[in-house]
Amino acid sequence: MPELPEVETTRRGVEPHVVGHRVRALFVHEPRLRWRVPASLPAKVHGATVLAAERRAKYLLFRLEGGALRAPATLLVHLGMSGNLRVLPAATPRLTHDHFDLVLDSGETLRFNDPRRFGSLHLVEGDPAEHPLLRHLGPEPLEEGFDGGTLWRASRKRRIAVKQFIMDAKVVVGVGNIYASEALFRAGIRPGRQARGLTRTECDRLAAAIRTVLAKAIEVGGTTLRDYVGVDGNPGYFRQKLFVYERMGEPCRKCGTAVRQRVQGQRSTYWCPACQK
DNA sequence: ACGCCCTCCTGTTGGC
DNA sequence: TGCCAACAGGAGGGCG
Repeated sequence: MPELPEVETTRRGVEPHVVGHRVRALFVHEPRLRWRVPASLPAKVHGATVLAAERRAKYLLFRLEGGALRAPATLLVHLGMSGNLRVLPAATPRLTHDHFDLVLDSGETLRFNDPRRFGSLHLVEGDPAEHPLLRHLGPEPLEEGFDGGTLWRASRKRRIAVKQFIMDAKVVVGVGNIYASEALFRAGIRPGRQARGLTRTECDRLAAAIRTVLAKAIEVGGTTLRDYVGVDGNPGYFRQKLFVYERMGEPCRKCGTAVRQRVQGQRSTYWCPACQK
């Protein structure tokens, strides 16, 4: 499931293949993604040069300039729950659920595959930070300025469970279901506790745990549970380092107590009843 | 402002 | 063995 580490791994993988290259063509094979891709989109990016491959939260931003574009624009790609981007020779035969191809002048294509079609593709003209999908996003956890104080201030009036709180993109971006459970384990905090009940010290520990778990996952190419693969088609290896996620009933890797699981906000949550208070 | 629940979609899994 | 329901999950959107 692409969360921040998987999206960042994808960004780093595609960057050297796309930056500085021109768009030979964009082929949208299946426009019915999370939002319908406008039929007019491919013509707009024709011949444009890719200036940069960036990431904001779980979105990839490809900065474009020139070609058919009147002004600089940004291709916004979201991998949804089951999406991946791969770099392939443009002639590689398509498989089911290959929904679009961004063919470059190098002869390579950036190919999007997404069985569940929860991913998305937008062309944003103007400042992407002002786009409705990005405008209200909270801080990047790996950037300067995100710390315990951020969580402390945001949580004082929040009665929701801390696990759902850290998955709220207005609080902090990029933390999905897997890393929420893992960060809470590392911080020693039970996922069901009310956000406003956290102490300042716990907020400090939690912010540090979020940063650590995301950074460590990026180092090994993210977490592959089912669909996710990086740009080269290889899985991520963080699954082996998960303490609690998808480990219900198995011994906690710190203390041996059986890991517990329950559904919170329609999502599975995992925790160790001994290590987390 | 906040919290809760529904929705989109398809492949996989588990129960009967 | 076969069928079908449940489940997985990112995140916008609607409602109270």
